[in-house]
Amino acid sequence: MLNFHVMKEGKPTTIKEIAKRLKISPSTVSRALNGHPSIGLVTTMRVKQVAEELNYEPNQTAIFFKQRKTFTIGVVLPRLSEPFFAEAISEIENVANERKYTVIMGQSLDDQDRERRILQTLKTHRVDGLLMSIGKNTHDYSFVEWLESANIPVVFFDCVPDVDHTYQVVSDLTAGMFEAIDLFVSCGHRAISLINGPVKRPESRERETAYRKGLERQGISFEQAYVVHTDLTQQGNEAAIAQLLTLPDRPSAVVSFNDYVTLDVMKAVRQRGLTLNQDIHFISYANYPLWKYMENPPMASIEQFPGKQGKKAAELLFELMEAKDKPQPSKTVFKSRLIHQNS
Amino acid sequence: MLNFHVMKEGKPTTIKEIAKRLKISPSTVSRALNGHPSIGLVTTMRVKQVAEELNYEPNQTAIFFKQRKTFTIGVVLPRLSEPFFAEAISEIENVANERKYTVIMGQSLDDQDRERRILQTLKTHRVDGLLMSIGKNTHDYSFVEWLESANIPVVFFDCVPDVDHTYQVVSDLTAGMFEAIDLFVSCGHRAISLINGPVKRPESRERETAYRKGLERQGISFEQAYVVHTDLTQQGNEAAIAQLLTLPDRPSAVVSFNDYVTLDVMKAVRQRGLTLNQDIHFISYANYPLWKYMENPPMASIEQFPGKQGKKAAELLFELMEAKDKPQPSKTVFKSRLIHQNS
DNA sequence: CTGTTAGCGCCTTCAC
DNA sequence: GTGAAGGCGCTAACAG
Repeated sequence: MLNFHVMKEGKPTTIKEIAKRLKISPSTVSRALNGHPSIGLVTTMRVKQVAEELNYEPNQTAIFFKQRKTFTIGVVLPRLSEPFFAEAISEIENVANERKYTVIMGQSLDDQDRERRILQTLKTHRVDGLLMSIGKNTHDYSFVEWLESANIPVVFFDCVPDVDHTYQVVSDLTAGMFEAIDLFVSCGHRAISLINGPVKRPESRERETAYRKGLERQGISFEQAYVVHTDLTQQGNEAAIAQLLTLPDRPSAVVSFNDYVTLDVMKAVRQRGLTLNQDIHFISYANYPLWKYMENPPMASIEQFPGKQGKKAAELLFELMEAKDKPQPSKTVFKSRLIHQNS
Repeated sequence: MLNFHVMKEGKPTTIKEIAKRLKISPSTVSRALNGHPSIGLVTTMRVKQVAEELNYEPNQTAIFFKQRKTFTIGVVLPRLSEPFFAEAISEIENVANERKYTVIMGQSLDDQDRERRILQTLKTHRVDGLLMSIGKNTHDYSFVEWLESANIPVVFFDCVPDVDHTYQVVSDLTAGMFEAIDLFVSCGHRAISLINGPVKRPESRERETAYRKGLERQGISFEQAYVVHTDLTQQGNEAAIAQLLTLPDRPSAVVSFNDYVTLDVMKAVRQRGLTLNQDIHFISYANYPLWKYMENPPMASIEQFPGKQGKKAAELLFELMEAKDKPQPSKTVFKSRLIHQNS
């Protein structure tokens, strides 16, 4: 267990004091404290001894200043209250912690201006590196170049900008979609719908492509009416499912954009008197941690491994920060996996 | 929208460069940049002009060093993946953000040693202030004195140490418990149980006291058998409800320690073939954001307002940091409130 | 092995 | 109004 020494004095001891006491030079003290090999064992011991007594603690702000390094990484993400990001940053913090770094974080709340302000602040604070998941409304990617010119290494994760020559860690939504459709088909479903997100978002496009291919693989023909979009608001989600339920050949299986959509949709379905996992079945993206407690959870979830993504992104960032010459820009892809609920 | 100027150079411009270009002294530049009144309007303008052109950005690490201030506050809490803390830190970040401060955070994961290590790191990073919710296993409060001697103002929130002369922001669990019991009684329940947390934890004691008083207010006599404890593991939670269900006069209503306990307990109840909100009713602490989607949520939740707590704690901290002479140690109490689920 | 010197970038007396 | 000088605490190049 660590020991906390309580100092009486207000003024923190400096390297100079120690030097004075020992009648040696500050540099020697500095070297001794940093285990420099060229310092005699005795001196080193004596210095450490006195440092201990005086309860010396190096003034990191001075060191940061001198070394042009802050041992701090910044994390910018949309919002912490999304379990996905909470989980991701949790792992990031772990990785940073192991390496004696601290984490400064900022939530963009999907507001582009706010996001830029956070970047400014983090730059001002001279973070040594940056992890970032961009907001849903960010379409101006000029900040990438700006960060580059400021020499701040960045790794994007999850929600990444459409810019070349960047480091990215993402999850491949396709694999999960295939698994989802395969599962549905193996359970006898043919009328499989997709409740997708906003049309402009890249994730939506990726999902739709995967959905089409997934059907094709199974020899099911694509029908436009089976794909609906939501703006991700509650109203939008309800409208989306409403639209599907009025189809002449009502879908018996639905893949939906994410768990929040699914929650709204399932509730709407219940309220219409349909029985979940009987009249209609769901699979959605994200794997909200609480599904396992629900009476009628989705059949399965397409897990995106926020923890793994965060960890990997952080590790990659540290590599970048340590590397003399930057490795090639890279894109790490984690295959999403279908997780079956065993309720 | 903010504008990002992209610099070609790697070396950030300093105050000196500007001075050189203008053939004036660095001090003048410094003063001009800081709007010092004694500088001529023209010079000021010209300085700002050049600063703009050269894309000058003050080196904060130098300023931190000189001013002995980092414009950074630390937040230590058990784990981000708990929605309560995610919500709290989210608000904290907001408050800090408004004041141009950044937030460094660390998760103790309820590990006392890890918690201390985080405190060390934060102190090393010279945070200007600290917000802290202590871990469940922290019983050694010596760090309080240690922080005090290091002159780092601290505000504790939610899970606070049992130490006098500290600043605390907490929620009063009693009010919610009373409301809960009143609600149960008004629905005709008499056999009301409490699934409490570990005996040693202060929150458990507080809950039990409130529970007793709550019953008393309603003229119901306290029975020891109706109070069971869980160690908050899944097994513990299941054991707790199992114990209650074997009572001769099975309780029809249960207040439980928190939502995680309730989730396990409700699941166990379902698995025994009992019907939720019919055979047995629940109220629990915390108001997990997803209750509203569940088919059979608890009747109500005792909301502890993590956002409000976080915000208040942060504001209090800023007061402390700005104050010349510290205000009296204080304990801000937010009354918990019963939130009815309208499923 | 150890001491001397210098300087990181900025601010702030103290002079003029 | 402006400049010169010094220093925050620490490290590192250069001398011994």
